[in-house]
Amino acid sequence: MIDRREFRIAHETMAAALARRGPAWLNNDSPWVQAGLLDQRQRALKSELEALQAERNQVSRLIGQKKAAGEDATAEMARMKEVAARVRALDTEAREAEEAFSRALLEIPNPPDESTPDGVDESANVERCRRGIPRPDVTPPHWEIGEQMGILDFESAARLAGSRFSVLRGRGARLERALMQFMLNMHVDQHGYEEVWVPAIANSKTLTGTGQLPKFADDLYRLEGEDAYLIPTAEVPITNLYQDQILDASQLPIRHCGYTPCFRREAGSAGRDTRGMIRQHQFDKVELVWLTRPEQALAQLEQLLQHAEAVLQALELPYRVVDLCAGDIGFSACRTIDLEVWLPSQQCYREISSCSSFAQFQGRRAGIRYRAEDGKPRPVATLNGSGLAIGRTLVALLENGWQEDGRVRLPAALQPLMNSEFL
RNA sequence: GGAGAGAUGGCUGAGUGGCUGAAAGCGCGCCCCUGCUAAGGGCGUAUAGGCUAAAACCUAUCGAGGGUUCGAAUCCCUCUCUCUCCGCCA
Repeated sequence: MIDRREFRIAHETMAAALARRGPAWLNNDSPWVQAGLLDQRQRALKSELEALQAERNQVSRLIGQKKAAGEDATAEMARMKEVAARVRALDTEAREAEEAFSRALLEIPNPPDESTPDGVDESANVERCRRGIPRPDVTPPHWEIGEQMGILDFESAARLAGSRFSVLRGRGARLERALMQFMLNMHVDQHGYEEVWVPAIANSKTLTGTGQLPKFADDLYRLEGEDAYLIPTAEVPITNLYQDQILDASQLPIRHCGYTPCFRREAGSAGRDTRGMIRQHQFDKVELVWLTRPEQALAQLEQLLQHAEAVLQALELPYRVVDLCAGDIGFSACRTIDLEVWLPSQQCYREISSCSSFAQFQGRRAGIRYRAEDGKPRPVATLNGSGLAIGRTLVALLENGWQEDGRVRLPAALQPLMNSEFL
C-alpha cells in the first residue's frame, strides 16, 4: 500500500513512477484517479464529523459537571440529543467514504523503484549476466526422462486431483525431499537465516498484508465457507509473522527461510506449460524473507539474490540473472531480479527464483513497523525471493544431468543426501 | 462439537456510566545525585488521522462489529481469538 500522506504531497512524482508500469494505471477509472477523488470526500466528511464530535464531547463533560454540582442540565441534554443523531448519520457516511478510499488505495500497485529498468513487458527486461555453461545438446523434456525412469507419474496425479499436479515415486520423491533439505541447510548453516515452519493456510487479512488480496483472489484457492485460503507462496505467512507489530530497530534485519507447499489456481495461464511439472497447482518452494530498514533494502536485495544463486551454483546448474522492467514486476514489488535456469530440452532459460524488494509497501499493509531513532514507528521494508522453487529445480536437474545412456547424473553436493552418484 | 473463564499501552496489570487515553509497576529516553559497582531522585514515554512551517489543538482507538445514553474501557447483543475441562482425533 502506498503512503496516504505521500499520495497527497508527492502526488505527481508518484504518478510518474506508476506510469512506468503502463499508462493504464492512470486511466480515469483507475484506482489511482478514484483514490484522489475519494480522499477529498473522505477528508471533508471527517472534518465535519470531528467538529461535531468535539462539540458533543465538550457539552457532555459540562453536563456531567452540572449534574455533579446538583444543577439542572435538561436544556443541554435536549440539544445534545439532536447533535448525537447528526453525529450518528455523519459517522456512517464518513466511515463509508473512508472505506471506499482505503479499498482504492489497496488496488494501487507499488511504484517501481528508480533503479528498475524502463519498459512495459518482458521484452524490455535486462539480462545482467550468465553463469555456468549450458550443455550444447538438446535433451528430452523432463517428463519423458522422469516417466521413463518411473519417478514421475502424471497419470496418477491427474486421476487423484486433475491436471497440473504431479506424483513423484521412489528416487524422484527422495530427490524432492533432498532438495528441500539441501536448500534449507545451506541458508541456515551458510547464510545465517532463521528457519521457520508455518501454516499453508492463511486468512484474508494476512493475504491482504502481502498484497495477494484484494486484487488477485482469482489466483487463490479459497476454502469453502471459511475465511481461509491455501497460500500461493511462503512469503505470505512468513512476512505476516510480524503483522501489526512494532519491532525494535536493533532486531533488524530479520531474516527467515522456510519451506512450504504453494498452491496456485493458474487461472490466467491455460494452455501454457501444460505438460510436465513447470507450472503446477501445487509445488514446493523454499523461500527467503527479510524484514529490514528501508534505506538498506536495495543493497540487501543483492545479498538475498546471492543466497539464491549459491543454490544454483552448488547444484552446478547454468543460469542467468535478469533485471525485470517496470511493466513486468509484480503488483507489490518495486524492484525484482529473476534467476532463470537453463532447460536444455526447451533451449531457453526459465524462471526458477524471483527476488524482490517491496520497500515499505507490504510493511504498511501488514502493519509491520519498527521504531526508528527518532522514536517514531515506521513501516519496515520487506524482501523475499525463492531459494529455490523445488519442482523446477528437479526439472533442471533431470534435464541438465541426463546422459545418453538414460541415467541422470547428480551434482556432487546432492550425492550424500541421495546416497548415490546417479538418480 | 459441549461447558466455563478471559481479551486494556512495548510488557505486567488496575479500572462497572462523567476531566480515564486510561492508576501502579516493569522496560525505555533525558537529567540530577553518588569519585568505581550497587542504590536513589526528577521529568518524559501509545497508535492512527486531521490541521499546522512546527507546535498547540481537534478526532478516533481499551479484541472486532452493532446497540442503549447527552456521555461507554465500564451496560446489552453478535462475532473472533486465547485459556481450562469434556468429547473427538494424527
